[in-house]
Amino acid sequence: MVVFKEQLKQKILQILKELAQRKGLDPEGIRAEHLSVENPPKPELGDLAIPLFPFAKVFRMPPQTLSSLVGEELQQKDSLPEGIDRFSIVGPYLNIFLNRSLVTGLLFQQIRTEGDRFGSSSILSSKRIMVEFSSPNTNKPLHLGHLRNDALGESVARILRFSGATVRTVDLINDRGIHICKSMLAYQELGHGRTPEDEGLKSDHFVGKYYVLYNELAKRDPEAEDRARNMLVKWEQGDPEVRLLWEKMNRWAIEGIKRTYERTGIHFDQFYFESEVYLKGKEEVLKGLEKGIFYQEADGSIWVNLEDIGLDRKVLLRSDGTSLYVTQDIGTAISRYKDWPFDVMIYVVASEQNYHFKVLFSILERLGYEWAKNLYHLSYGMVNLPEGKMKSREGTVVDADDLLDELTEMAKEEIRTKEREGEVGDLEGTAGKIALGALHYYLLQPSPSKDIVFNPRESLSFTGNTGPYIQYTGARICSMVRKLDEVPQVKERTGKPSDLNTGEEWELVKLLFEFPAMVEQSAISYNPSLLANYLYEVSKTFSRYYHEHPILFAENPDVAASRVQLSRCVLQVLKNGMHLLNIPFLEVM
RNA sequence: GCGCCCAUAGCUCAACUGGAUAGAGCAACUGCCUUCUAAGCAGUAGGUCGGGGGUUCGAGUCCCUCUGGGCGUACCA
Repeated sequence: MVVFKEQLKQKILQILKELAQRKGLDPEGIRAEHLSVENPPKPELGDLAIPLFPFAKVFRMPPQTLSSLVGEELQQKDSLPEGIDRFSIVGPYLNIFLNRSLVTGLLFQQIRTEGDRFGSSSILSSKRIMVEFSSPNTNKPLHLGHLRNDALGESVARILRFSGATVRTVDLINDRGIHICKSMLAYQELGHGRTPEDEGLKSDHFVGKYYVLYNELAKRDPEAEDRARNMLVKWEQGDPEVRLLWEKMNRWAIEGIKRTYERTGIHFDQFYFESEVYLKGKEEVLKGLEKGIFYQEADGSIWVNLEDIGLDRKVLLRSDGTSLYVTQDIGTAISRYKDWPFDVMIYVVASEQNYHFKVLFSILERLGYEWAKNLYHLSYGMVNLPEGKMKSREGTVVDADDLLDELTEMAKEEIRTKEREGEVGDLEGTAGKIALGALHYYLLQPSPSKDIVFNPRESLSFTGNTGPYIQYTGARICSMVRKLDEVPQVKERTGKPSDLNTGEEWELVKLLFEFPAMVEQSAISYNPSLLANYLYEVSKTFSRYYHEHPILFAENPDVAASRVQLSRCVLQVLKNGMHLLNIPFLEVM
């Protein structure tokens, strides 16, 4: 479809320039960027639309006169360019009707040859892109906020890879700091050496339990905070006992978190640990001080002044010489570039840190790193509850595993209600995939920048504009394809594009042909929501068609075979798109 | 105070990045399962795109301003 649009654009541009020349106007006044090829709002209007408003002024004539003029030129000597059947002039719009069988044939062929690669491209083939996401703390299990982060990061990585980029996904595990010591302290004082197995808890939940216990403890014992702080000091000094405890609890936390990743289909190429990199930025800051990029206050603290670019002054090293969050991020960015030189580095981090990343990127640029301008903060909105923000201390967080369990249970119930346990076979596995589909679609469908409100009652739905609806569309097509054996006269035929004559079929063909452009747009804007909404549109369009027209049992076996072929195209696009959104594909549900 | 983000149907979200009559889902009401899976399809109802200015052939989309909300603005991470 992109090809047609581009060809048409060139053709119209040429016509406009010739027209201008003939009228003694300067053809340079016709600018390519003013010319757009759009999709008309109603299919009856045409397949492609060219608004001619922008050129009315240059030609000093009403746009509708201009559009008829361009139309006449397009049709010179009774022959329209290849692929274009006819055109119509509706006011200022020049609407183009494409040759349906030609376009349909092209789609069939392209999907058949490309299969799982349909929609992929090489637009980013020269790029090495690092994507950092998730970044969990090791004092508690993952929650709904992480799930949005993970869904975005994983999906963006897949989309970029599909667009030809060499992608490396990395996870920076925050395994150090006062919050970690808090759960350690509670365990030391209240744990009695128990293990997750003793309590029958998933290991990260076990650790999280002690973080909650710490907060209860701190309420009745004001000195708990001091003891936690003391533990952090000991940790930094390398106290063997504290380190042992730290290692044990981190192992539990990380093992549990990794199990959740596995469950949600999240993959990382490399893990970084804050405990190993948190000292790295210090010497960079000292170097910057020497070069005069930073300055030192009387108390010894080191600062950067970013007021000239509308930001504030920022401390980079404390007066006692220890480093801060930014310091560490400066260090890790530099060492990552050394590890794996990238063209683009994407940080998937919530919007609350917008300012932090502005500061970080400016500092790196100031330090003279060329690649700093290729750092990108993929910021996304918060996940709130109807009653407000999630707060781990107040126990209002939605736990990731619990949420998935609940969704899985609901999906199982749904399968049982529909009495489809027999067909489905693996009840647990299928329900789990439906749960993931529902979750990932729910999290990826809104634009990343928007805050979302998670209302458990309303959000956990499998009907309407949801992941399972898309999965269901795919499963129904699969089921239909399986039934091909029952109609051998259809099975042995191959479809012909010219057999597809309904408006719904043509709508589908055009929509499916937009898929590669959708992927490309999602890739360059790092925005999976475009794809999510597109897949819904495809499912919706197919469901309507499927309901209106018999496919396997169409009156004519040739028509039936062609419809099957079209359905297979829909299936392929759904499959490819779902993979990019990390929504499991289901043959049966 | 200052900075960034957000505001579209009762609720949750779209709108091809400035184009034709602003679309879906949920919730409500009404039809459709002896017919390729009813997790579906069709219909009814629901809108001064937060208010006001401006830019232009044309604005939900860009600019200004006001209002309301979120997040920042730490020698926390």
